Amino acid sequence: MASKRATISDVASLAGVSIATASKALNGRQDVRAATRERVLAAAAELSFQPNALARGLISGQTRTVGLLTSDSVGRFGIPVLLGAEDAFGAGEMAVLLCDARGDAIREQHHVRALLSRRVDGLIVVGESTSPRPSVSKDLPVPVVYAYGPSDDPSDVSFVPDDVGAAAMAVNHLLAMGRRRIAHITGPTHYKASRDREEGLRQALAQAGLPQSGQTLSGPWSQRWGRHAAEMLLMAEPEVDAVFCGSDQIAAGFVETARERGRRVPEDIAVVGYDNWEVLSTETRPALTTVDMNLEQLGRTAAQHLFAAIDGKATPGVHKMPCQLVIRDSTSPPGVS
Amino acid sequence: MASKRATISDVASLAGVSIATASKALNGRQDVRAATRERVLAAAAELSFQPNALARGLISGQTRTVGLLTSDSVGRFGIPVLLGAEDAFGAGEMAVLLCDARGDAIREQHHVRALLSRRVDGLIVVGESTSPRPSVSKDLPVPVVYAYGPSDDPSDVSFVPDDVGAAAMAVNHLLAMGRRRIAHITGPTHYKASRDREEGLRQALAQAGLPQSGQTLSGPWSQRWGRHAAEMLLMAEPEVDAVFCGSDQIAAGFVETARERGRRVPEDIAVVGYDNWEVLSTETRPALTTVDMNLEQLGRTAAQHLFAAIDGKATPGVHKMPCQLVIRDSTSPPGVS
DNA sequence: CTCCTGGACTTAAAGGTTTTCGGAAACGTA
DNA sequence: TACGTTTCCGAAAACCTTTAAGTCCAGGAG
Repeated sequence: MASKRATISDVASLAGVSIATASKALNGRQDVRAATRERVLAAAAELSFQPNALARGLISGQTRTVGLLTSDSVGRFGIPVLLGAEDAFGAGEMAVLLCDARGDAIREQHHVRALLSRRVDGLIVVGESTSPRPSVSKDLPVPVVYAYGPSDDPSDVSFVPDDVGAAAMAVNHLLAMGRRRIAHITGPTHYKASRDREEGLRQALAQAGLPQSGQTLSGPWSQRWGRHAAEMLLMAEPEVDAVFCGSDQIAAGFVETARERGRRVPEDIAVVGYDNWEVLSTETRPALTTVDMNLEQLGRTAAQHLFAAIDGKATPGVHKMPCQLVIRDSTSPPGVS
Repeated sequence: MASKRATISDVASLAGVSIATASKALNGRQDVRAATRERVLAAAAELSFQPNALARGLISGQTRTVGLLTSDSVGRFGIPVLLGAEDAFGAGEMAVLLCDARGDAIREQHHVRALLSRRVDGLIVVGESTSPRPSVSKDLPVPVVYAYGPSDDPSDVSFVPDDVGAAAMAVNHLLAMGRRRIAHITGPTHYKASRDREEGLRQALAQAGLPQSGQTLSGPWSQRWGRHAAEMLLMAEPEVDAVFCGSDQIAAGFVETARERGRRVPEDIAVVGYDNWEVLSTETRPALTTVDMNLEQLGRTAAQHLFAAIDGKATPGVHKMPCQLVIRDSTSPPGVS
């Protein structure tokens, strides 16, 4: 360990100037002769001087730090958002203080207080699902932006994936591929994601003037459920020629069972998944056409808007972020391998 | 936004005492009459006073903050470590400053400087693989602990999973289940993880006086490779009665292809995976027996040792953390379903 | 009555940096 | 020489908290 950290006054005395001058030289301000600045910079380098961010923050009132609060244990969806945010922040000189509330409101309040006491410049709250969640707290002295899971207070700023639009896009893709008997297997109905994706399907089918093939099948977000639902669906609606699944896990299960039952994917049945979870979507046979929610991008956008809010220009409301359809082999047009 | 944050002097004047007395009352120190403390506490509550952690840190030299530096984009293995660390820290009053170096040494140095300038009390570096990585920097003024990926400098403190021991444990489990012709499919040989796991296999087989069934098959860490390797193995070594796979992805691919080729798992061939990545290990048919590296526990331990190091008691060296065999259906004894 | 003790509280310094303002030197002009 | 202007630099305040040292007073001992 280095003996003791150099302060600006060490730099100043080594360079033979006052503290004020050293500060000005270091911060690239005017009113310093070039030669003097040179000397100060050399002294700083020699002492490997690092300005104390605490002292600096104490004066400026800005810590260049934001809090990132995750409700659930940084699940499958929190990670990319977090990465995107960290990316946007890290590009500048921001730092991210990470807190995990473990889904506990008490702990969340505790973390908010801790972050505030550290004088963060802003807060990003990333939800565990797209269902609205309680606003983190009224009257916080810093701006707050919600990512993935929106706040239930419309005057807050939230960024969520456009599940309805993405589902419609997926179904329209199936229609464009010539499919007409489209079924839907998805997650539990208490998830807003399930309801939104079903709504997108409904809209797309209505616009095409087609009925849905069979009832929507709801169950857990698991591969096991996908297999089980496949059995049911193939029995009840043997004519089905496409399935829109609410997640890649479900889609992977469906594909597996369909194969076993002798249905060819995509020749007999086209399949679309959701999430673009690559360990599943690229490893099934055939690889899955699926919806990518662009979560990293969403996280970046949330972070950028937090910057804007810190600078005073907030944009309240729930912002729906576009998703993207990743087309792979599970939806090739019939007859084409 | 609240108008202006209350400072301790606001509290003091509202309570009608000096700043020093307010500080003592708030921090639960002696030399304050009970009635006075009462008044101060009431005033603090009324103003919802939050002590400024910056000012506090400036004095004490302790920020109660640690930096968490991930080399790769917080991959599959970084997350649990991160969670465990955050858990251990959050139990107290520590906060975690998250930085992602994106595998870039320059960016890493940049982040280290930024963290140092924020006066973190310590650093945790989590690697992207178990291969040793360059020490983050010599002569840092704060202690550093490496998690998952060890430092190449033995005088640093590192915590890594005991891959050799875990692989031996997995193979011994297969032996205990009566398997005698054990094959090995694993990842690229330039991963230390691959080499360690193969070494564990070798030791267990040597101790049992048995040869390995066929050569070790090395390829990508993917399900696809697992399927491909299965084809090769079943062709070359049709008698094989157990396979130890270097990852759950490989194991999932193996199981799938073995099924298709008419081999029953576990009756004909027992399979052990590695990582306990639940989306795979619990969703294959049958569910996979697999090695869990206890990464959350590893992260917690690393964090606790960082505390110790901050308090002056470091424990240099590479510490191998025990893994755990999670036994599921893919290794039931032959004859038992 | 004086002296001492100890409790309760206040004053002031310290921690590292930024910033405002004033001062001094150098130089040009009348 | 006197004066104004420009250029460069330094003193000191401010940010908020903690803490060592000091003040004041009441009460007990001698």
